[in-house]
Amino acid sequence: MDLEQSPKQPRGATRERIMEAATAVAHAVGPAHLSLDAVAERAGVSKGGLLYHFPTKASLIKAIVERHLETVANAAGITSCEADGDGDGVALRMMRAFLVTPVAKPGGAQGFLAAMAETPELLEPIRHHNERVAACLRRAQEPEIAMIAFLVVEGLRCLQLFDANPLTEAEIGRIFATLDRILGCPAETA
Amino acid sequence: MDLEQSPKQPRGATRERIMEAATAVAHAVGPAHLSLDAVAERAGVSKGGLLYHFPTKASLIKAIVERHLETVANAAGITSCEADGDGDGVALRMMRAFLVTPVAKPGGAQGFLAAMAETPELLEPIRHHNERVAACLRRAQEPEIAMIAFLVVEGLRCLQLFDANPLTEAEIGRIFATLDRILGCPAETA
DNA sequence: AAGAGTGTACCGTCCAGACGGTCAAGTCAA
DNA sequence: TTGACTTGACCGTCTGGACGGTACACTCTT
Repeated sequence: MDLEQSPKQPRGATRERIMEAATAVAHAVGPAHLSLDAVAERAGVSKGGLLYHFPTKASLIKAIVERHLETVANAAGITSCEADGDGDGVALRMMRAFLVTPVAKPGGAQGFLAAMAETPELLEPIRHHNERVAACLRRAQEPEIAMIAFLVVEGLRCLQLFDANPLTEAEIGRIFATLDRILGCPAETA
Repeated sequence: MDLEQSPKQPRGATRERIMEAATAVAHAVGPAHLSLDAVAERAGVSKGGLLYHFPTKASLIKAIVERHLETVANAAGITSCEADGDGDGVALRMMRAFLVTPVAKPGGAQGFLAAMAETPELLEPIRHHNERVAACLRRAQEPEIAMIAFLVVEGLRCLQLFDANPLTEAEIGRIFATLDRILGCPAETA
């Protein structure tokens, strides 16, 4: 009965597995049908084990949302923007981040949907996050352009969330390149 | 054939009321908890009455999605684009449409979320719709720019869907004006 | 070193309530 | 009378989560 080397999993591994399982299940059966039993089975723990780590369904979803948001915020460097007010930079970083983070891969953010479907209040942190981003963007040299970049990223994220993105990777690349150029040279304003 | 003074509701009014009630409930309690009982109560019909018009929950949601999509497609004039290939026009019309249609008002599209939460397959028509839009955009003079406009609209729609739009109406107006200008004068390309 | 005690991680059964959907029985305008 | 429309009681299933275990790794005594 020697389970590999360490008798226990590395610390926190089970939690992680459960969260991953939850997003996978949500993606498979639709967030509305996300059941703890299914998650537990997929994660390879019992229901009791799951509930040990996440005492309620809401707490599980909340954890997923928070982790996700953290990833995105880090990638975009929001905090650094708040320090030095580099609005254009945020827009650029968000674009880069989009191309890199797992958020971009289909089904990579189904936890969000589960959250939204389950308890709309869980979206509060997202609202907060967006407010922070917006505040940064307003400080950009040309706020409208920076906001456009932001919205493009959001649009893509959203389409991917719905598995309904009709654009190819190459197209997305060209779009970002175009935005890059526009952001790079504020240029020919009125 | 004056349908409106029939002692009963005008034809189809109940269906309409049910669909509206469904989106309202979805918005209130979260799409995952959209129950037929709640919808029926809100619509002022009995459960049986509801099931008469929509034999299954899925059919109700499907109807909502379809109606919604129709509205959007009409407003953007997709079909006309497919006829004359006016990609830039679609992008412009989508922007205008966004400002006008009820889709833009918060909670106005919660049916979508319910759909996605309930049965991901119901999103198929959306995928299809987006493919058509993309095809139009590719025929634009400057596809990248048109796609940017498209993505901006999608981004806004998405943010509104999540009640997480940090931008003011004035800002959105300026953003659209900027896009308008860029779309209007394909101009200074490399 | 043996035993008692404590904390962490996890298991699996059980149950009340919610939900989707059925159906037999109306209602009422045409 | 017919048939579109509506009712509300009812049923079977699913689900969240409470709960009472188990197993193991630790101290801390004695």
